[in-house]
Amino acid sequence: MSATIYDVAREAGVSMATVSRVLNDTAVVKEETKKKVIDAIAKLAYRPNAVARGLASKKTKTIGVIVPDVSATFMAELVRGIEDIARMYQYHIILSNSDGMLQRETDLIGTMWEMQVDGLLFMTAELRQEHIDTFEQAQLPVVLCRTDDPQRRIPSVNIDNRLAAADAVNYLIAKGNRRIAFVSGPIGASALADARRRGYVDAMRSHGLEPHPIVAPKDEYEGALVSVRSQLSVDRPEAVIACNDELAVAALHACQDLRLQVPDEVMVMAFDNTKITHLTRPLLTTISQPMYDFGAVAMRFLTKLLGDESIATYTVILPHLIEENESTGKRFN
Amino acid sequence: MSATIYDVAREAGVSMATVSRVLNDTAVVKEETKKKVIDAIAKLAYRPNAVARGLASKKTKTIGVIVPDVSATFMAELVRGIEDIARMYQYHIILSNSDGMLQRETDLIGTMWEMQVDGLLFMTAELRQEHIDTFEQAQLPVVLCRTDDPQRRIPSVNIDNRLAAADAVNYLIAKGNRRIAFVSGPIGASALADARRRGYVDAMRSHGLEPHPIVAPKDEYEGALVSVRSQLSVDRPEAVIACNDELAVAALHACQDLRLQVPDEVMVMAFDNTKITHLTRPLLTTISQPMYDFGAVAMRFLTKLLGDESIATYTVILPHLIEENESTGKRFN
DNA sequence: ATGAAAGCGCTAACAA
DNA sequence: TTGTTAGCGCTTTCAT
Repeated sequence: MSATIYDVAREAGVSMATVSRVLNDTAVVKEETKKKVIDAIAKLAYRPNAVARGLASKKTKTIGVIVPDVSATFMAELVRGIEDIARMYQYHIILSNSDGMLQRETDLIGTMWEMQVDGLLFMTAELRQEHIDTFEQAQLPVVLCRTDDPQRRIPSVNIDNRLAAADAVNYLIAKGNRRIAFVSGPIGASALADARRRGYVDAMRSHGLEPHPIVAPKDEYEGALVSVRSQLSVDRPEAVIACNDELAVAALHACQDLRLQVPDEVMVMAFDNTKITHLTRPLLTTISQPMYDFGAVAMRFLTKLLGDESIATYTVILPHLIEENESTGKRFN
Repeated sequence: MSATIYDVAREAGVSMATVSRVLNDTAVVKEETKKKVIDAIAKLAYRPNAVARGLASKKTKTIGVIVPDVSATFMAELVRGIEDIARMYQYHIILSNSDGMLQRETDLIGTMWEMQVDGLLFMTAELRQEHIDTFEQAQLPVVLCRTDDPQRRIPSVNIDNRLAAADAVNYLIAKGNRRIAFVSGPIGASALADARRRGYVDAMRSHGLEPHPIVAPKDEYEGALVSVRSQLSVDRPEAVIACNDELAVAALHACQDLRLQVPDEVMVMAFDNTKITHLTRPLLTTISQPMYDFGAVAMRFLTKLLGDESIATYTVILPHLIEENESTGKRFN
């Protein structure tokens, strides 16, 4: 059996309260007694029991992280960002995957409460009223991460996806393109994808151009490859914007399968800037999303909420960036 | 404030002990009183406090997961495997990144103890005596995941990396190759990479062939691209095996940069089978590692350890597989 | 089948 | 500056 605070107190010849004080630096302790305590701790190799501490103090120094799926490339980077900042503030993270299923999400919020997490970082494709209700019921501080709350009820960290898509359109127009297509998964499947598609459509229209949406049957490589390939053979655009990196690789390969030169004949632009954009030939130009920062900033945000530091805004918009690369090189302009 | 077990007891007109009994199904309770308790729980929307439960029972139903870096693609899949099985057995996971730094690893094992995790899943590039000592000191059940203990002191789940590398060599020889190179990061940086390199060297020698190791300055794309490119222009092999998928993409691109046809002039073989092997042209043949299974099997193993189920062996070797694809198509044979 | 009561290892008033 | 004493919300003997 391991040593308790009581053992340390006895060993040091003081009361457990004093030990607790030096442990938490919660009151001034005479230098001399402090030393005795520290020696006793070292001698017994004492380590405080975080569970007991959590019960007594009602703070567990853990935060719950609910993601659709860590194994999605960018989610892992995001989680890494969370964990780095969490460690910096002495928090631990309890990680759970929801697979984007509403039932599982609300269940998880409940069990996170049971675990007495101090706060919650929540990611989902589309925030629903059920989520909000469950947050309320659990009475937990929550920060949304790469997830929008259109009504701004819950603090969130995200980029402006509509603006980002519009920027992509403007960038390609400046490069001399007019027929610009946009590949995405099914409509309505994800608020994020919808925002990007809307940004694209609006930007096209505002330039007096006709939008060319290409809708893949599913939000992944294979389906997109087929969709883009068949679309391209019917009606060839000068450029393609993909709703995410995986779809962009599909678009790129579709072009290559049809022996279309990228970027000379068709430019391809990706969205997110995960590692895979660096693993294609030609290298993909992308709208870069700060994955790591989503996590890091959201976690920092949460520490502020928990430490009653003042916060300026409840909706943090992170900057996006166009990472220019080979797949949109030269032409016109 | 939220309801406690005491509130439920009062509401149901029974003692808290009885409530605890129906909660944990730890003793027979009369059907009638059971119903009263269940109604009270529902009425008060009661949820047990896991921290209090953990303190009283000395079981927290949480397990610690220490990985070098979740944001490495295959680590995320592995963590997903862990979490799925953990959920199945009602465990939660506390995730931490060590960046492979020994000091941080041992610190983390310590804090995991403080958190009173029921067990530990540990991943590292090379198991050291310091790790073993810290495990012992923490008195925690540990399962190594994608990590070998050559002396078999700690339970582990892995593939046979030497054998896998040898299989790759044999496969390529059967395809008609004799000059086969092997790209990896610096020697001695990772036990895993070393095992694969050794498997390669031994297999080559056993066929009376000269090994052609190519050592990249770092275990990542850029360096490997340069190393392979310069090597290929000096001394062209018929095939290249890469120590992991990222290096394989580098090797592939090195060939393409030098206008060498893959697979006709040079075959390329990858190792691990992460998503990126599906995103290249030509598609890469890989030695497939069961990433998800590493996590899932290790977690299941741990539940057995914790639930005193009997276990057959302490060293689980998972099967690897050759996923044949375009980058090693045709030739000879 | 149920209840009473003693902890689990700590924090946090309140005293001294 | 230090010690005493209640809890925190639950599990778990031990009685009944």
